[in-house]
Amino acid sequence: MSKLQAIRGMNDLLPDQSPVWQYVENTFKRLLSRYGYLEVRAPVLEQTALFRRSIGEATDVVEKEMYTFDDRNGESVTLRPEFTAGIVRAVIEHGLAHNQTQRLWTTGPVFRYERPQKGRYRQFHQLSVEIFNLEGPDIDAELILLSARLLRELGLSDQVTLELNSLGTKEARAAYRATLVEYLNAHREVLDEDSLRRLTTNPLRVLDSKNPEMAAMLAGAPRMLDHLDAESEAHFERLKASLDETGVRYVINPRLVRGLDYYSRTVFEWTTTALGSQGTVCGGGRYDGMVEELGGKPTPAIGFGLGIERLVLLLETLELVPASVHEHLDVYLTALGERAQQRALPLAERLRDALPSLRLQLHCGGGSFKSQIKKADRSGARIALLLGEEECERGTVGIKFLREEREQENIPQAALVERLALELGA
RNA sequence: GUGGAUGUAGCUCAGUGGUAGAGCCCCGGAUUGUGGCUCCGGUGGUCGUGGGUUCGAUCCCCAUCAUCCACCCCA
Repeated sequence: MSKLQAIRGMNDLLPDQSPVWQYVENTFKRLLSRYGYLEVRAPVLEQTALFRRSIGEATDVVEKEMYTFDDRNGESVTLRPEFTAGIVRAVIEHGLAHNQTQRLWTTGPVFRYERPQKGRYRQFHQLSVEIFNLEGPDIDAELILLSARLLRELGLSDQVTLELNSLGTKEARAAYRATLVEYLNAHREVLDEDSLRRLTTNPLRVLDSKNPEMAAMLAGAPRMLDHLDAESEAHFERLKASLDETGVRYVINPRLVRGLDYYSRTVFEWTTTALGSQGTVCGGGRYDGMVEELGGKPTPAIGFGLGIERLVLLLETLELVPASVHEHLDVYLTALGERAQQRALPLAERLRDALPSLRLQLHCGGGSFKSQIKKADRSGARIALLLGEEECERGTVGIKFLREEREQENIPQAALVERLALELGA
């Protein structure tokens, strides 16, 4: 009988970590609001067919990484391996993109059955941003600028690089695909097993291979960027110009094809070298064909997914988490003796009524005065309020500054609200 | 799915074929109502799990599970 423990690759978020997550989540929520994006939430579980059709049968995600099982009614369901498909489904189902544009975001857990390692988990969390019914390069630029600002606000600008590519339209890609297959077929003897399989299923992915024995051959392969249709080319040029004008640096990576089949035209990734082999922090692109593919009207769309675990890992590795995120208390109220313990609870409530932003913890469980003050210190609070027999007698309360060289004072309880407001700048 | 490393106290780790130790944390005391530094004491362990070898296994062997890292892939 094995011990009860978390499922492999699925982690608990404990109190020492949650402040960092809140910091990250608050940062991006504030930012998205500033750009006028709205939140949507879709279920964790969807029909399996949704992901098979949108992500693509030949992708790694669909082939071997999905948490798929039969619901009680026999229908095949899948825990979302990414957000886009579910959001698209919701947008179609509720007609959100019917003659209107949408700028949306969502966040939560996603699931992929992979071997866990640093920065890679079976349950992980993403921020996903999705935009519908805007086809021009202006929105591509806005989306990338938004991601750039988010990384900048977290202090990561110097730690990440923006990689950019264009995959052209579906038609241009089909033509290029034929050219590429012809080239790859001519070099069959160099292809490894995986690439041979992809030659028929998804030849563009062959370009992504890191097999050094294929590097020379791939370097000579025809490039998608040289086979773009005129419109995609103009789109890409305009996007690059916008990024240049706004001072966002990028590198063109003609090999960037991304692992999900639905992308067209613009694709991009923010990568880092600080996280070992899991270098992608954020990735996205245009998926103009997906809405139609899933039964909606033709609707241009673009979006990105950002990995929160990797972002947090990066911030911690680089020591970029502001110390203030861990300060969760202003005041620790001690209570020594039976009478003080009885009075402390209503006092704490009165303070919380009067000072809504006050973060106050009441000491519970008794113990010596010494141990209570020790706990006040360990709690991280700036101020300890001391309530004992003497204070109860006189209607006062002791106010002790735990982080500064200041005399301890004893003030009337009636003056406490005003005093705390002053001290804490509330 | 493949390869390598590692599983001993809440945490970080020593250790030995004869049923276990340190530091940190936590609790108490030195200081009958005052934290941080110091000193003293204390709580806490099926030595991942199952099997095998042995008089005897935490140690040796096998299996299994988990964690970490890498391949692969991506967030």
